Amino acid sequence: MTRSLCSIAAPGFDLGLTLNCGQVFHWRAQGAGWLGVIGEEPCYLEQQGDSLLVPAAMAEKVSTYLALDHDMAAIRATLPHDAAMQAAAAAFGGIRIIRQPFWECVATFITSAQKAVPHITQISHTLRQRYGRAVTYEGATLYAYPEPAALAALEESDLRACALGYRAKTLLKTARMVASGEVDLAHIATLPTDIALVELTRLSGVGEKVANCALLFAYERLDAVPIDVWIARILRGTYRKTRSNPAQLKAFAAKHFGPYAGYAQQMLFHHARTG
DNA sequence: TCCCAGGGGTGGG
DNA sequence: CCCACCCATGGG
Repeated sequence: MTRSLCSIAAPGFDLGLTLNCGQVFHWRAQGAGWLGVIGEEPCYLEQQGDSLLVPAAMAEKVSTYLALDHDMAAIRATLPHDAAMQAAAAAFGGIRIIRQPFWECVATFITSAQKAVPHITQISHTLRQRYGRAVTYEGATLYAYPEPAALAALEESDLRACALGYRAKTLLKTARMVASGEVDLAHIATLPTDIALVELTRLSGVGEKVANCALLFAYERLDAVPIDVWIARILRGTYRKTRSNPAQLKAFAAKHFGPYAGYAQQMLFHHARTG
């Protein structure tokens, strides 16, 4: 079965950059485009200049997922005019902070602790393949991220067999907290950001950094700034915050980068990593 | 081919 | 504030 594709406008958008800048880890290159899953739906995406080729039936869903509605001119206008920020924004203005499903995002970043992109991607694919729902796209089999209940039913050894190491214990505990309703990820979306952060950090394996990743990449809090070693390096070096601890770095980032500090973070992060 | 250091973080001491 | 926790990865 061939799915009909349609073209949607995506001016200034960079699909490859958006899917590979360290916010989402399961999209695979396929021909001239990318194959992945949005929630439970398999999807092929291909950039053609300032347009995006997407499955016709999914145009709306794709636009929301990729945050094509973000007003980048307005966002860019709020970013500070220092040299580092402007260089990062010029090079990586095609990035969009996407809207990921809550659980998929929280769980994936729990498995990302102390890991580089290839390994996070590999863990994601293994979990999906073993415990996620299989869906097909033109003959290719893809897998949705496993439901909380699917992981909650496992033993720690099952997750260790997916190369999670010490993350097996925390992911399992968190899956059980979410599956049982002890923590309600959808409810967290209704909370103010500071309260949402406290609630997210109740989950096992979710500290300040992972919680901020979830707030930024799933909960649409574009002012959230995950302070990881890369951003810490940039703030301590480029921005001369040599002796600041993570809390001080977070405060500086909020003040200096403003309401879209999360965008600033992502562009600087990618700039540093691909430096 | 094999070995070993060290890592985009968290939580407990 | 410090260190243990696991293990795929990549450099030597």
